[in-house]
This record gives sequence, structure tokens and C-alpha cells, in this order.
Amino acid sequence: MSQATLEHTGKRQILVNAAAEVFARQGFAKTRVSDISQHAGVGKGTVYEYFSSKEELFFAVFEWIKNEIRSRVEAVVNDHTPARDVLTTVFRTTAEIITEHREIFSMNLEFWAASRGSAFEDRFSAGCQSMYHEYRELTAEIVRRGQREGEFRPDLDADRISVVIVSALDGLGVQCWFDETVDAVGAAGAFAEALCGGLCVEER
Amino acid sequence: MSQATLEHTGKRQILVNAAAEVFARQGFAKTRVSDISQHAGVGKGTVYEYFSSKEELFFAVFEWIKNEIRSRVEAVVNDHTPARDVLTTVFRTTAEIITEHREIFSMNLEFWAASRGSAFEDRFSAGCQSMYHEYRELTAEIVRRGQREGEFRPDLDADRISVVIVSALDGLGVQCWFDETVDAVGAAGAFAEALCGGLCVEER
Amino acid sequence: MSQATLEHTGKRQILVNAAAEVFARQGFAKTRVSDISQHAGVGKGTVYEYFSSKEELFFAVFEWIKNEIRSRVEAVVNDHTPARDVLTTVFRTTAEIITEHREIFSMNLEFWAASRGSAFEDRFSAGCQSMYHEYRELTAEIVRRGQREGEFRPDLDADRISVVIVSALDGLGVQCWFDETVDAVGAAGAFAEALCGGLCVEER
Amino acid sequence: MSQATLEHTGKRQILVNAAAEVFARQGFAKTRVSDISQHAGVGKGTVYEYFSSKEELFFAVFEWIKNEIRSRVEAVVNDHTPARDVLTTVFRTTAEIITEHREIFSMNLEFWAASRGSAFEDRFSAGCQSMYHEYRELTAEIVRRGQREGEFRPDLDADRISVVIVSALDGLGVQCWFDETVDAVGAAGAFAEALCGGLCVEER
DNA sequence: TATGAATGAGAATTCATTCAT
DNA sequence: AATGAATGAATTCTCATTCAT
Repeated sequence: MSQATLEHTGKRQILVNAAAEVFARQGFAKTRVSDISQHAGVGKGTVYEYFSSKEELFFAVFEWIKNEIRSRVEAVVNDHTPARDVLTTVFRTTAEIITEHREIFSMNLEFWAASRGSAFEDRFSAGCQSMYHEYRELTAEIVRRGQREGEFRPDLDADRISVVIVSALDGLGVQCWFDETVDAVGAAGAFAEALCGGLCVEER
Repeated sequence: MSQATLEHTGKRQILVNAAAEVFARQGFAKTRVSDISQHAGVGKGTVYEYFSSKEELFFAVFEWIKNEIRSRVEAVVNDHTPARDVLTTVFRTTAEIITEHREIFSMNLEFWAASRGSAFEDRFSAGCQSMYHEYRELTAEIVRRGQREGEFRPDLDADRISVVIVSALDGLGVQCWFDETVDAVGAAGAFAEALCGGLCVEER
Repeated sequence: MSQATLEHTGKRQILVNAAAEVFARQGFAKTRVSDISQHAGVGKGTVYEYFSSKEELFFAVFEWIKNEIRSRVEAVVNDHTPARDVLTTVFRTTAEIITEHREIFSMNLEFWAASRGSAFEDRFSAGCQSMYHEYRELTAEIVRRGQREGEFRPDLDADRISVVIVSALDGLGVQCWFDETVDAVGAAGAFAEALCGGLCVEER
Repeated sequence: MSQATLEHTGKRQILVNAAAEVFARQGFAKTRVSDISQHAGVGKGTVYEYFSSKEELFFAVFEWIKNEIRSRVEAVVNDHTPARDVLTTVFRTTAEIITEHREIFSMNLEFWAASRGSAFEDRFSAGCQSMYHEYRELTAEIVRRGQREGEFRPDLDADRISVVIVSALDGLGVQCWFDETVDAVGAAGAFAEALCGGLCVEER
């Protein structure tokens, strides 16, 4: 039983991985279910053993990528380092993901679009909404710690700042998608410096 | 002849407007050409008198919206005001557009997605790329003027900063789309303050 | 009034001519009514002043070409020449028309097809039927005269022979259409000779 | 695997047969793909599993009929019989096919038309061209054998005669299509006799 | 459990025809 | 009489999904 479940889970993940690659390359609309099953080395019908529809598979890819990125970001958050350094690291790490996994990251564009017009628009919407909420919380907490520990100006609104930090990192991915010459890591670094230069008490 | 051309242009624009509304409401995939023609009060075939395909009409909407937004942004750029104020105004104006025209802004999500998998992906890509290039230039010029006039720190890289500013405004729209409670105008204001606090020489 | 009628007739014929050329080049299915109106230098609506439908125009072309060919064939039939020579001339003339007006002649293929599946199939059928009837009559009369005048074997069935003569000339056009290297005039000459002279040695 | 291939081939042939019947009855233009699928007792989509388009299916019908007719004609060609008798048999057999399978023969009219204006015009053209070439060769060989064996006049051009013989049989089908009262078998017999025996009295 | 042949709902698109000017 | 913008009926083809094996 546990063997079977493992197998099942294993094949399910194989399908999610295959789907991620094919969707990333061709986009949701141009991807046929058979493209994915072929890429995964299984029959077309098998996909429907694990997912009830193409959109559900797409949603599974969304959740998987969402988690992959989050765990990578969370890994670099460290409470024992100056808040400024943590923020800078988060910026750089995100920029690195954007640059290294350009194709995968570009799927965001379609996840967003799926929040309108897809049969799963509510689930995609909710997924994005909670994801942004989490990131804002994560960021706000870093900012607040910096303020508590006297690193950052206490008069700034941590929540509002967080909205913009998350925005900036998100938008960076968009620009990089459209223009390969955009230097995400460089821009993220400059952003960290400029923002902290304004945020940090000791530099004044 | 000029009458006819005018008429033609007139009806073309009516169709672009109708399409923008329907696409904004339903998304590209869920919108049938007949939905648009009905909304415009014309027959289905008429759409094809002006646009050779559904995607071409979509692209026309893209260009139209791109121009609408740009002209609105350019209108608030003023060279005789302190750079800091111009930047703040640009932020606020963008945030206002995002908030007031939520539906229209949401089309961005689909324009972006169309850069992957649409038959016109190259045209959408090129359109977005040039748009971002323009906005970065616009922003960088404000920053550079601020540096020349002694308002802003001269050691920061204007081009890199511009990338992030454009990113932040773009990403702001995304978050607002997913979460109506996000206060775009407030966040933009906080961003302006934080960023300028770091940028501005006289505050140090 | 007579002026108007003349005008009307004139423009009608211009349309038939234009249609013949365009249909000959593109075939019925691929030809749009606007292709014809443009070729004739008039507006699309004008075609409908003279013909109630595309198929009716096609039928008019059919009748026109039918008459053109018939009058050319009839012109060479001469009752004061030996039947053998008349037959030979009819063969050669037909072969010449086939060769010189290859494109126009190839429209036969579509007239034939129109006798099945076109809305006018009955009219096309009847038109072809009567045309073949006429040609058979024309040919049979020549053969009969030849028999009366002692030129031809009296024991042969003139009607049956006529069927085949008409067949042969018709089929010649088909082969020439598909293979430009087929020498219609040469084949027609050989046919005349073989038919008149007989193939078999031992029967002489 | 061979089972599957066989199955596949089997259903493909079922579709070709169904298509032949429906096309023969209604003509290409008036036939909807769903008419064929219904006639074959399968779903509309199934047709597209075996043929990429309506025109490709039509072409498959063309090739099938071409082969069917050829094998029937080749079956009656016999090298050990006097050439005259072989020719007579070929004529009669063709006339019989024309008479018995009037509907199927009528497809020729559309195959011909498809050589002008169809998306596959080149393939239809090439198919017809090679078919005529084959038939001319077949006929010419019979004539040449007759000449070698002293049955036929040696001074006639076998190639040219062949063109006309093929023409005559083709044209016979056309006339029979338009006029059921035309006696194809009788005409073919008279043709054989006249051709072999010669029409002209004075040359005997 | 895995498969892929079969299915048919659904949409884009074409173009003959109409009719207001 | 002449026009061509507007129309929508009609049809092909796609592809997600089902289900018998």
C-alpha cells in the first residue's frame, strides 16, 4: 500500500515535472495534454489517472513552483544576521532564481493570466493572493526586526514598504523575461543599497 | 475618401474599445469573437473587415492600452519641478491608474502571457520590451536630472535604479489585482519616501 | 432604352469575359466574386445587378464558352468537301482549340463537376447533355453523308461511331490538360487516318 | 503491433470506402466531413485520426479508385491473344465499368476538377498525369505487339493512336454520365470494329 | 493501473449576398 | 445603376476527455 502510494506519488511528481517543462516551453494554450504525457513517457490516459483535467495539472505545477521558490527564499532568511544583510540576500537570491530559471519563472505570467479566464481562476487567484501575503509578511518581519534592533528607521511603515519590496522583485522577473540584457542581480543590488541607504539609521 | 477613411478608423476604434472591455472582463481565451462583435453592436463578420484574426484584434488592444497609459504618465512628467517631486508624482499617478482601472490593468497579465504561446508572441514580446525600455529611460532621465541638479546622490547607478522603479510599479499592479485590500497609493507613497530618503543628498 | 439595354448587355458580357478568365485561372471554388468584379473593374455589388448568384455567372460562362467552341467547329463543317476531309478538319480544329486555349478548355473539367454538387447541377447537366447530342448529330451527319456518297463503309453504325468520335475529342482535351507534352494535333491526325483507313492489315 | 496496424489500416479503408460513396453521391463541395463519418458509423473526430484534412481523404479516395480501375483493366490484358481481341476486350471492359459503376466513374469529373483550384491540385495533377501515361503505355504496347505480329498496319504511330484510344474511353465515360441512353458497350464495340477494320471503303 | 482510439463540443474564419447610400 | 461595408450562415478542424481493453 505504502509502496503503491509511493509509486503513485512518484508518478504524479514525474507528471508535474514534465508538465512544468512543457508548459514553460510552449505556454498553457499551445500545450496539448499529449505533449506532456509523451514528455513524461506515459500514455495520454495516464495523465487523467492523476489529474482530473489539464487545468488541474496546470494548477499542480503552479503549487509546485510556488513551493520550490518559497523554500529557496526561506532558506536564506536568517534571524541572526543584520536585517539589512538578510534583505540584501533575499533580493540577490530572488534575482538569481529569476536569471537562472528564466523559462520556469516566466510561467508566472501565465499563472497570473490563469487568474482570469481559467476555469480555476478562483484557485489561482487565491493561490497568488496567499503567496503575496506570505512574502509580504516575510519581508515585513525582516523590516520590523530591523526596526526593533535599531537598524532601520522606526518611522517607516513596514507593511507598506513590504508591498513595494515584493512588487519590485516580482516586476524584476517580468522585465528580465522581456529583455535578457536586463541585469537582475545588479539591479537588485542597487535597489538594496538605495533602499537601505534610505532606511538605515546609522547611515544618516 | 478621407470621409471613408475616417469612418473606417472610427469603427476600428469602436471595435478596439469593445474588445478591450470584453477581454478585460473575460480574458482572451474565454472571449469569443462574437462576444466582442455583439458588444460593439455589429455582426461577427465585421470584426474581420478590420482585423484579420482574433489575435490581431487583441494586439490592437495591447497597443492602444500601451499608448493610453504612456500618455497619461508622460503628462505628469515635468522638468521644472524637483526630481524628487516628479518621481513621487509618477509613483502616485501609476498607483492611481492601477487602482481606478483595475480591469484594464489586469489586461497586462494577459498581454504578458501572450508573449508566450500566442501566435503573435514575437510582436507582444517586442511591444513589451520596447515599452519597458521607454519607461526605464523616462525614469533614468528623472534620476539623472536629480543627480545633475544635486538633489540625488551621484554615486548611484541611475540605470539600475530605473529597472527597479519600473519593476516596483509593475509589481504593484499585480498585487493589487490579486488583493483589493492592498493600498497601491499608500505603498507608492511609502516607496517614494523610502527610496528618496536613501537617494537624496540633503537628507543625510 | 435600347441604349440602356445595349449598355446592360455590354457590361454583362464584360463580366462573363472577366469571370471566364478568373475562373479559368483559379477554378470555381477558389474564385471569389470580388476577384471577378475587380478583374472586370467594377464593384462587387455590380455583379449582382447582372447575375443573381456566383453559380449563375458560372453558368453564363459555361454557355458562352459552349457557344464559342460550337461556332468555331461549325465554321469548318462544309458539305461540299469529301466527308473524310471534313472529319479530318473537325479533328484538327478541335485539337487546335484545345492546344491554343488550354486554360479555357480546362474549365470543362469544372463544368462537368458542376453537373454534380452545384446548385445548378440540372442546368449544367442539361447543357452538357444537349451539347453532346448536338456534336454527335453533327458528326453522325458527316458520317452518313460519307456513307451515302460511297466514301465510307455502309455497314457501320454512324450513331455509334459518332459517340466515340465525340468521346475521343473530349478526352483529348483532358489528357492535354494534364500533360502539356501530349500532341493533340498530331494525335487527332493519326486518329483520323487510323479511323478512316483502318488498322488491320488482313482485312484489306 | 501488427494487430494495431492492421486495425488502423482496416478503419482507414472503411473511411475511404464511406467517403467514396458519399463523395460519389453528393460531390466534394456538398459533402461535409460529418456526412462521411456518419456514413462510416464513426465520430467526426475519427476521420481526422486517419486523414489530416477533407482534401487528403478525397485524395485517398482518388488513389484507391485509380488502383481499383487499373487492376481491373490489367486483368483483361493478355499477351497470348491476338492484339485485336485484346483491344476489343479492353474497350468492352472499360465500357462495362463505366456503365455498371456510373456513380464511381462520375468521381473522375471531380478528380479532374480537383486538379484546378484544390489545395492538392499538384497531387491530383500528378496522379492523373501518371495514370494517363500508364494507360497510354499499356495501349501502345498492345498496338506495337499487333504491328510486330503482322496484325496491324506497321506504318501507324502507336503512341499517337494510344493517346486517342485512351481519350475515347475517357470521353465515353463523360457522355454516359450525362446521358444514360448512350450505349457505352455498343459504342466501344463499334469503335473497336471501325478502328480495327477501317472506315473507308476505297482504301480496302 | 495504463493505454490510446474514439469522440464531439466548440470556435475561428470565410465569403456569397444584401442593401443603404 | 453602382457600390462596398456589413452580415451571419455554414463548415472545417482541434484537442480535452472518456472508456473499453
